Amino acid sequence: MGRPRNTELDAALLDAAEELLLERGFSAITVEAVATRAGTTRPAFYRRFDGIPQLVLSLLLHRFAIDLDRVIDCGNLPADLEAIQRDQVELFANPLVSRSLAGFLDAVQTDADLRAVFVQEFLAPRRYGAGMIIHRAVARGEIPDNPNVEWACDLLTGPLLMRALMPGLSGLDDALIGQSVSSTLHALGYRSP
Amino acid sequence: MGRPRNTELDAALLDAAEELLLERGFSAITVEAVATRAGTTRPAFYRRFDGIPQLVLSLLLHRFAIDLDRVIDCGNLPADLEAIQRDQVELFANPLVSRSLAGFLDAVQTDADLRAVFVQEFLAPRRYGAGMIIHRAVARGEIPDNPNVEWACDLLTGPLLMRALMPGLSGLDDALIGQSVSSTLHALGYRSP
Amino acid sequence: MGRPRNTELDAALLDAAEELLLERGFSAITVEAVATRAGTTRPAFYRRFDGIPQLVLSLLLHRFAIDLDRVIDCGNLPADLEAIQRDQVELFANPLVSRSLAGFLDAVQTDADLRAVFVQEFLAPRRYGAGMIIHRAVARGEIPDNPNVEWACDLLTGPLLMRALMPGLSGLDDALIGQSVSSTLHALGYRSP
Amino acid sequence: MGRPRNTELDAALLDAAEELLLERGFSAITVEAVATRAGTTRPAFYRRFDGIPQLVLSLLLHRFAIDLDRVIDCGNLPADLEAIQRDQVELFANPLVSRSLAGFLDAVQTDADLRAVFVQEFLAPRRYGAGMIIHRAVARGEIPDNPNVEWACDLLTGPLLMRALMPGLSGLDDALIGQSVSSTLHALGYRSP
DNA sequence: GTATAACCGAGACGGTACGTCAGGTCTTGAT
DNA sequence: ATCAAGACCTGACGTACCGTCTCGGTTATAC
Repeated sequence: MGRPRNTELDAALLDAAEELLLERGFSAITVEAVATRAGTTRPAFYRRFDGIPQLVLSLLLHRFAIDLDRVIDCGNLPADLEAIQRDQVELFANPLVSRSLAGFLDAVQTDADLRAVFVQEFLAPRRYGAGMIIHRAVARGEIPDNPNVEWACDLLTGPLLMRALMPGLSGLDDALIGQSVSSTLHALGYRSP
Repeated sequence: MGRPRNTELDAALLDAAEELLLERGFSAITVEAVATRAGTTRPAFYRRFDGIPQLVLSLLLHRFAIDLDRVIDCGNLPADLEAIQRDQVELFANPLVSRSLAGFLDAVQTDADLRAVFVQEFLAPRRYGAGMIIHRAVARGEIPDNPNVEWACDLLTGPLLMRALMPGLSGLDDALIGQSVSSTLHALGYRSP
Repeated sequence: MGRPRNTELDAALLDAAEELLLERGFSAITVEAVATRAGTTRPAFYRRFDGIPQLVLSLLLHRFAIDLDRVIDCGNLPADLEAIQRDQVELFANPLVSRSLAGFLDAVQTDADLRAVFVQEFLAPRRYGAGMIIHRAVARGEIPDNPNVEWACDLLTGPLLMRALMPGLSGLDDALIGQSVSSTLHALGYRSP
Repeated sequence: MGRPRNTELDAALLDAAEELLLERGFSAITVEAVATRAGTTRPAFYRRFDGIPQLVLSLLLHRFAIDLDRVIDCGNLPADLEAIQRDQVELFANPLVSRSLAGFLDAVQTDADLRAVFVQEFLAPRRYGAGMIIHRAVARGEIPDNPNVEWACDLLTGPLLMRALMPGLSGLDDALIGQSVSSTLHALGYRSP
């Protein structure tokens, strides 16, 4: 019951957060600035979000929604992994992600509730997708039984994360796709047919 | 001229920062809290450091000083990489690092001066060490010419960074050493003798 | 033509206001608290009252209703004045009045509409009563012509008001009745028979 | 020790409070408005005052400082009382007082600390002065022993308080001086020589 | 042997932003 | 037309820290 939420405000706050994130980076965002740019006030912000980290998570979930129905399946492991990595490079190369990631992960380490939502809504679906692909490859006989899925994920994502966060490195380019897929295939025991 | 700095205060500030970092995490540290715990005042802090990120960098440089003279050289590439990774796992597993890394990297993205010092004093020496090892392996004929050093570093460090920052994963254990060394050797074209 | 007002809510709001007034004083009352304690909501409050001062005035008018028909008339001036003062001491000694008076008078200074209602509904009838008594005394020949009614009222009410509002004084006790009556009689030129 | 207070800010805050008090009345003053008009910010305000009531008390104490050395002594009771009442009429007629009094007294009822300071710094000296005058009159033989000082003060101040606070009355004029002095003299048992 | 310059603690400065409370209003679905 | 519920936007609250400055008072080196 009660007066319904003004959904335009939700969108305005997310948009404002996106702009400020791109302009100034995570640590420089303030609730005040987000609310002002969205044309509203702090109380309206706090009615919707618990704080900046939760707002950023919301933003990430909206901008990088995952479609669990439209799961990748190219028919063979190399093509599947390449598709995953193409998505991941795009994700980490997106300024929205690269500007917010470090600060957001810092918040995640401190706030257990935030961490739980992040894992469940953002990370788990992506890991589930990768796990599916690998298990399908096992089923097809492309790779041996008992694949180390977690290590495969580390190999796929770790290097991209590094390029996104560590200063003084080359950026994220498509060369990383082939390299990481190749390393991952080897780690999973894939032998080219 | 003038009264010399009280060097005990430098140490006291670093110790205070370390304690607070471990207790509350990067984003919760304040200059006020550090100065108070060190038994001094904010002006004394600002005489020594430009801000919290610079303090944390100082702390990391003190606690994880690198000895460029005592460079790793076990005589063969697998042993050298294993030595590097043993060090790296120890580094990322250290709570001081895992609690401060994300927040610190966020600050690094924003502050160009901080970034320059971090790259020069912390990252470059470590990358230099890895580069040396790989080039020695080329000279020994263990691996082909023109090794992709940056990609090798990505493979060595990326997965560890991921375990340190991303929530919901297994921690950093010694199993990662063998896995990452193996992947890196393969990526460098190493063939076991 | 519409659902009728729930008259129990009117009473519930007045009761809630009385309780809060006695517990916390005028300046600490909020519309929110009154509505909540009355078991209703702010909109219901605002349908009935323009604000806290109007609510308090309503409360005073209800609790200290004046019966213009049952006018004091003891037959002689001293007895009439004593009757008036007995009522007035009771009024000012009532915690409901002493807790709300200062804050309410402050609101009255600011809000002209409120002032008009307060004067007309609360003050005027009481002054009218006092005026009646004095003019009857003139008619009886107890005091000279052209009595200064306003000054008499000041003498009757001023000291009680002072005891009610100023801190650090003795409270309102019955000794004030005799003293104020005596002073007023003298001011009106009364000579004991 | 420490950086000394900027005394101009103290004065600016008091001036701002005075202006706003005269323009809008006690209940409409906010810390925000006072600080803004004084050209500073809320934290600077709270470094000096505990709140609006304390600020107003400070203002009253500054604007109506009492000089205990320059005590009234005209040599006879009627002249002394007249001098007191001349001061008091001036006090209550001052818009600063009449606009702030009701709201301030409301705050005084709620806040025990404020009340203590108000009584000690503002009321007590004035009452002490009145007491002195009356006791001197006893010593001179102008009035009987054991004068009821409190009742005399009620008679002197009560009517003025009433004119200042109650709406719909004549203002404070000099006629009140003679009337109140006359009533007080009578109450004290003074017989004209 | 005494300036002088940089430090020390303390605590103020002018500020930004915090997260909250309450204001008075409006909208909804139901009575 | 009223009800409760609960949203809306506004404005102010009192607080925490920010980064800086001004003190009165130590130290030491450099004159």
